[in-house]
Amino acid sequence: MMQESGTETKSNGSAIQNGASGGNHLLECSLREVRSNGETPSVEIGAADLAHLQQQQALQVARQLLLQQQQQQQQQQQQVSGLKSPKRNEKQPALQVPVSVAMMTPQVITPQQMQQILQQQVLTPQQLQVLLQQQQALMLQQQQLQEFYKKQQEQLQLQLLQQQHAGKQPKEPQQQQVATQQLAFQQQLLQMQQLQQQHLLSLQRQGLLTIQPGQPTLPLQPLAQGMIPTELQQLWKEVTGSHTAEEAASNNHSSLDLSTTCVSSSAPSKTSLIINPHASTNGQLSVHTPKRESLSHEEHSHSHPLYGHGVCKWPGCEAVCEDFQSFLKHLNSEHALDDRSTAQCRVQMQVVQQLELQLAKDKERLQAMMTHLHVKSTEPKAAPQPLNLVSSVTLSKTASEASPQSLPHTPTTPTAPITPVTQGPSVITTTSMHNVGPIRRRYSDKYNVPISSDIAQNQEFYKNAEVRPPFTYASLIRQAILESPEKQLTLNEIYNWFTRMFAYFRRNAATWKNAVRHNLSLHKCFVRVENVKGAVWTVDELEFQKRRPQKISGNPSLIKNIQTSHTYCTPLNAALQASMAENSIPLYTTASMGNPTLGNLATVMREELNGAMEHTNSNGSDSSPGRSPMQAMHPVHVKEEPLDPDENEGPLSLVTTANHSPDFDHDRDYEDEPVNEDIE
DNA sequence: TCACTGCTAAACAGCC
DNA sequence: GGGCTGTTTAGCAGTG
Repeated sequence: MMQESGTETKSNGSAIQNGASGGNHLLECSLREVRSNGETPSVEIGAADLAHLQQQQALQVARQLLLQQQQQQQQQQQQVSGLKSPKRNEKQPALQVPVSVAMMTPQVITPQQMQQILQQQVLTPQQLQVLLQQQQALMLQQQQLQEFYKKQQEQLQLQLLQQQHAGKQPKEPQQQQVATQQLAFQQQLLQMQQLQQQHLLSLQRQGLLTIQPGQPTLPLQPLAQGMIPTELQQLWKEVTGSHTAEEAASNNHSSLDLSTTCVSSSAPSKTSLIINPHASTNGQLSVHTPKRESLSHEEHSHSHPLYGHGVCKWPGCEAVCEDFQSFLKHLNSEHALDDRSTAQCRVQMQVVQQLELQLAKDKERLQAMMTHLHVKSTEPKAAPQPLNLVSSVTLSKTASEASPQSLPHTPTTPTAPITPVTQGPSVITTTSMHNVGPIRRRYSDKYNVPISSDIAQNQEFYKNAEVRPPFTYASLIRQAILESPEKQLTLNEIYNWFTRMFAYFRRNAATWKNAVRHNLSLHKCFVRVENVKGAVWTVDELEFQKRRPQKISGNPSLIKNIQTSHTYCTPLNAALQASMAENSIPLYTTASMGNPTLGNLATVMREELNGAMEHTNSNGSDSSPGRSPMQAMHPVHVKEEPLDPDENEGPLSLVTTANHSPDFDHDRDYEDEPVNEDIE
């Protein structure tokens, strides 16, 4: 068989030449070419002059072709050493399989499977070549059959039309003949299908092909038994449904539906050929009546998964369709059953599979996290952190609060969610985890989380739970100052704000007060102003903006990832990226873990992107939180007005500029440069 | 490995 | 003298 396939493939060149020079071919000639050359026939038959004899001849040729393949199949069976019982083929004609569905699932090796084969590296180049040749031959045969099927259907329709126009002539014999042809052709297609399945099965047996369980690209389950995946059938109906409906409407009688499995050849009345409501596969009707189709149009216009907001939602398409009818036309014209659509369908299947897998993994991960934290919260802390000088009891308490399953249950913390992941964009989530372990990073700086909004959201929680706020001392001090009416506070007022707002700071006063003082002195964004009442502290917003988070100083991969994710926002890409996020792509993992408001993934991503865009603006340009990443990416934007009033409120809010020095103001004592030193 | 950043601890000075 | 305020330094740890 391999040799035959090889010769067929090798002779393609001559076939192309013949096809190019042959001009118009009769169906018979084309099919003979198909048989001899394995080349897709260029069937160019005028619909008007199709003769019944030609159909018979064509059917015969196709039958011969399939018989030939059946012989190959038998040879292959011998090689596989009895994979199937030989009686199975005898039973196959009795099995009822919609031809349409059978044809939409070409049993060819997908690129993924081919990649698997390549990855296995168990094939010699010769084997690979033979395999490819076999595959090409199978694909060609499949295409030939599809072409032939289409032509045959057209011919049959035309014939019926002509017969009807010719008057009430006796149609019974002809219809019987047509039905017989239909049945024969259907059986041939079935054999073809099984041949290909066995081919793949043999490949699998030979170890040349690994098929993952549940892999939808290889429906090796016996299609011959009518177990067609519902999705595939639905897809096929979507692709072909309107077409058949239109034809049916135009002809005032339905076209011959070869997908009807109950071809009552014995008494093929007209209606039996047109509508067979009992012919169903997996309980789905396979025949579309015009009325039903029109109704389904109305229904689908609002719920068609491939149509929404006037746009075709086919992966990577997004073509604008004014109404549902135009969408259907577009669907039939642009996304008809061909290799491309089939491949896209398979890719989509892979994407869905991957997403499901990802979801399962994430669920498992979440469960493990919860379990781990819950267990850990009950464990005594081995080495208490210096900051968390609270007693072991407190540690245990706070840790248990940190657990999403057991967040503070004090009566005064109504906003604390128990299951933050599922409760949406509310309040505390993983921030409370910062109490556990030596967390030194504060996410306010890292992810530009608007501290005021976070505090406002989680105010009750912070007030009642001894959870360390996920912000730096500097951020908290600034917030305290900015919250004051006069945007200035004495040190004692700052202390009071800390203790008032955060239960955490009601303990360890010496430690954090020292830290507050240390930060006030250290950062030159805090300006000490002598007042009548004494010294008060204010915030130099510009300086504060300068001391923005760590600069990644141009992480090309991250930047590239971000830009790519924005440039190619096709659903497919998004889904793939989501799948790729499984492999700890920081866009999803770190952000989702670090953002205090975990429930809002969009916010997380925005913040993450904001942070990333800061890095794209080299030299530490303005990192105003809330700025759209696309804005940040825009090269024209050198200056940006901070969009987030939370982070830039008050009279000290300044227009920050690009090209800020990323220097952190540790060197307060080094210089007394003017405030706008960097603004050039 | 290195630089940067944030936190903690501590020492010190000045003032009330 | 004690407490508060403010400054400075050092060390550690996390992160890129």
